Amino acid sequence: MNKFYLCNAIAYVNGKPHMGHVLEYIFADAIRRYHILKGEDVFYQNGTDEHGSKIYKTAKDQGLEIQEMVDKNNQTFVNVCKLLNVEYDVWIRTSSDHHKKGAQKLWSKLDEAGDIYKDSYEGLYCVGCEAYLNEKDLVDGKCPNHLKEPEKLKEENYFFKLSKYSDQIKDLIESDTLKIYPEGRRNEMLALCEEGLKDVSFSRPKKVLPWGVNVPDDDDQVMYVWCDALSNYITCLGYGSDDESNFEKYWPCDLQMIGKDILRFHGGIWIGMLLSAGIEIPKALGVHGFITSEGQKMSKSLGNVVDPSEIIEQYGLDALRFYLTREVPTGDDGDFSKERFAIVYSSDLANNYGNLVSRVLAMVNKYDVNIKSEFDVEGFNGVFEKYSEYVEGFDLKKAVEEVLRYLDTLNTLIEETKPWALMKEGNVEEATKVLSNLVEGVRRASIMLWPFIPGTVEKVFGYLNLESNISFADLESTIDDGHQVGTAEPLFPRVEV
RNA sequence: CGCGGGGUAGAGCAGUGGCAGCUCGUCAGGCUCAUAACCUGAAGGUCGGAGGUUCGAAUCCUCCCCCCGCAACCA
Repeated sequence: MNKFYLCNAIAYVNGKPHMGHVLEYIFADAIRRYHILKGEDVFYQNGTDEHGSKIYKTAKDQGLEIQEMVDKNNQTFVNVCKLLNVEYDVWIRTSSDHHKKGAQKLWSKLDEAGDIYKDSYEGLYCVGCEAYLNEKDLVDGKCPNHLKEPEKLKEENYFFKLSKYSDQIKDLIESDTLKIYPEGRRNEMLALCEEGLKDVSFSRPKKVLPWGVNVPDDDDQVMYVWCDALSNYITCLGYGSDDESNFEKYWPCDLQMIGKDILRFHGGIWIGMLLSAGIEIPKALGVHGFITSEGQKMSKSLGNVVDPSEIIEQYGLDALRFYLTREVPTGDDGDFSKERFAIVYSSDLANNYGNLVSRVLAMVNKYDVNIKSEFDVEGFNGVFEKYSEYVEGFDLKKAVEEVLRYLDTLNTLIEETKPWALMKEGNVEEATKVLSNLVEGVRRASIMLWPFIPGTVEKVFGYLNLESNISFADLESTIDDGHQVGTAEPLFPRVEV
């Protein structure tokens, strides 16, 4: 059995989950379910990134113990996954002991490879912020928050020799040993390698960053985000613990899902670290974009922040899952619009899919059709192949569209064959043939839709009186002769807007 | 001269050399199995602008205009 290890970026628990997290979770879950249908041994990681000066600061501002705040926020991410029907196999938290141990093991490997060195870092440090500021953030040379000129501060910390791996990473991407989807992002990463990846600062003095993973054998230094957070993809498999069996079984990762903002870290730093440590690199990176709301960046001040739970309450979970996978280009930015949502819901879900299920099952019941195990594959030819190609090429939107096109052909087929007319003419044989074909078509389309709208498809399988332990292997057979189907309730009822 | 993405029908998008396409919306017709759903047809575009290469350009080249990201220690 093939294994499939799927990762997504871990969420920074400085705030609450937003639509961007939801987007990634749903994409990941759809891909995860697709591979389950393929019959693979799927392992899906998820979790939270819980260190860093921002979290330290937020906790202090809120007057909370750091661990307390982190626990609280972590729970909101766990809850949102549950709400979304996103099922992960492991939930990694970077503040957990076993993660810290793994991160330290990885650090030691890099050190042993001679890729970690000490150097001084010079920056503009604002005492008020307790952090380094960027030159571009300054207003008249002063910190905009504290209206004070930051001090030029020099500190010793560790660096990672990423520059050493620049060419090697470029070769790996060019040869598709490391695939990057979509192509535009691949080009972007190649261009970065072309310019030359630079060494990265890898630690912070404890006095600057007190909340993090200790650097092995140096009591004064704490790991900066790279080794701490990126290592989660292997520590969640037990890397660095007493039991590395999952690491041996599932690594390397088959697909790592990330947002476009962190491409350079995953395509550059992370790969460099793995090369240095002598660990295999991921096979592919899938890069998605951002989601806007009504054409604008979601922000509290604009008041256009979309709360996923409200949408779910109004339209149902699968409608949200469907909207995000069908409407947002998988590798690009997309928009969340209430108007579009209503259109997609009624046109694709209610009218196309939902109504098709209703009319087919209604006729089968009404005309008391004795279903025949035969399927006219014409119309279905090539659909599954294209659908698969799209999912594997990290284009969920096109995959869904492929199924929608197939649903169209089924609706058209009904018009062309007019089963109700056939029954009136007493042509039971032909009507049976057509309706058996339609039931089988609905079954096949539903299988392909399961990764996207699992709850709905399971309902349809219930109406069809079929077991809901679905797999793509079921596409190779047809429904049994004489199979009895049940009746259907509307899958996507009209929603008053 | 920083890097990149984009400008195609009312809206949203596909389309990298060969009669300009899809979805939604609009209009007209058909059907009655179905969630007033479904099917067919029509209207609607000088493919951001200018120039060039070519028998032929949305697609290749040059220049210009407009929008949006990124510019590495915030993740």
